[in-house]
Amino acid sequence: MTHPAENDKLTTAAQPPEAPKHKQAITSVDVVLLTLVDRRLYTVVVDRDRPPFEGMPTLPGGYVHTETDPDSRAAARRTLEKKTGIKAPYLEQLYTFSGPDRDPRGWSFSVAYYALVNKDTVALRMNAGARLVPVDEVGELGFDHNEILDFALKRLQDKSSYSALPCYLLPKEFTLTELQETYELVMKERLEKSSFRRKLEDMGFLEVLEGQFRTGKHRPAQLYRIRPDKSLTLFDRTV
Amino acid sequence: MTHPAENDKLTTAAQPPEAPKHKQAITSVDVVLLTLVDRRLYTVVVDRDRPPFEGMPTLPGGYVHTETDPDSRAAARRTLEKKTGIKAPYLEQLYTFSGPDRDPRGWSFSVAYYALVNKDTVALRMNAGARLVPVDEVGELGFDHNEILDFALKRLQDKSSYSALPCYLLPKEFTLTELQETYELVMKERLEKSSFRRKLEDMGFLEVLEGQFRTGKHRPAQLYRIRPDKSLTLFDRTV
DNA sequence: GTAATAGTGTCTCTCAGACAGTATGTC
DNA sequence: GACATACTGTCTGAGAGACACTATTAC
Repeated sequence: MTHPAENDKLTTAAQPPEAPKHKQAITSVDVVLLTLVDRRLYTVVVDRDRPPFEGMPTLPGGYVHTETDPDSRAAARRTLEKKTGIKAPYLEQLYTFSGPDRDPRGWSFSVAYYALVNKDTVALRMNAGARLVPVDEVGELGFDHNEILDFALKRLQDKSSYSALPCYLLPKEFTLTELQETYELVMKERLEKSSFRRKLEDMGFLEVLEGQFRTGKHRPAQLYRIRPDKSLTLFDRTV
Repeated sequence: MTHPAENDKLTTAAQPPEAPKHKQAITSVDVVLLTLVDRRLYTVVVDRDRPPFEGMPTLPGGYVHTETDPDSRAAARRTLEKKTGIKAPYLEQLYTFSGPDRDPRGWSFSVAYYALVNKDTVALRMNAGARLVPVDEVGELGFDHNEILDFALKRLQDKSSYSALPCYLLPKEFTLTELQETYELVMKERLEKSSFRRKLEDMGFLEVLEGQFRTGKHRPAQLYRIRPDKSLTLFDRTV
């Protein structure tokens, strides 16, 4: 919290009285937006138009607006919407990165969030400078944003094994094969078709879209969607 | 991160040039220290000796020292050592809490950590004002520290089901029954003796202390310790 | 001997993985 | 018909829970 320790003769710069003993840290939020296009994971990067790291791609991020943001999650949501137009993604706090060297302007905090959306959501209106890049082709990002991206990918990989998070990466309607491919991509692991389907059936968060099929040069595949009432975030079983 | 957004005309207060557009947030760290005494979970609280929340117990915490701390984890470690004398606990980032109201002095961030130690470690030298309290008797804490404490207990509960975190709460040498009781306490769930032992055996992070036993009015119990080379943080199986 | 706790053996049921087999579309 | 992909059924082995049984101490 935000209380001086007993032997810690310092105050905050935020409210008047005394001068702070310790230089204040910079505080900001960053967002790793992940989505799936053509069986590949993409993230959004923004080309910086000013120093530091001018001209380099970075994750979308920015300062907290202490006048208006109710918390850091709201700041992340606002930042993401400004860059990409996306309003209500799945958004979860990832980790807080900190230190004197990650931003050349000084000792800084970044509260990182990750967001999962489907490609229909992301296609709408991207701000100039923002663009989708496959996660395995992002190259060097400004600040410590490669580390943050890797952290998000690892978190998604781990959490997918006991949650339905990958569903957020798909459009509202999808086939079981598409869902399985998404899990395999995210978890970097092959899954067995029949047990995958059994488990999904048992968990019961999918709803058959009666009479709706994905067609092709083969047998049509049943379309499903998430049951609107179900939470996708925690299972007692492994997927 | 720590970069102005394109349309975000603002700078940081940390390094000179321009004036910040947004008031800076207060930044601090807080630590939930957990330990086990007589089959009960305890945490450390510190009575505040100044406003806000003067006289109320709070979690140990304080400002980041941007001149010396290499990151927020180091700040948490330093803070904890100052209050309790504990030097090298298991220490993991928990969550970052933020908002305009959690600290009456202004919009604030707190990067919360939780630490797990055994009672022998904690008994050494507690600072004046710091004391151990059973987690179910802490009462009202200053700031939003009850929420942070609950968050830590929940995290420990969740993570214990697939890790050996509860081992950090016990002394170096312990019996299997003691370990099982610790798991049950933390997970709030009864465990089956024989399968618990089977699983520990299979995971192989315990080492028999040959010829060493805990005695009492009954059959002596074999003492174990953690195999020094083993990581306790991630298992592929459930405990 | 009894009480108390430590530790083991065995049965059963569930479930995940393997894999083969069937179904239904396009061409 | 061949092919491609969707979907289902069955076998097997691993492991978790239940629970009874044995072991070793103090008294």
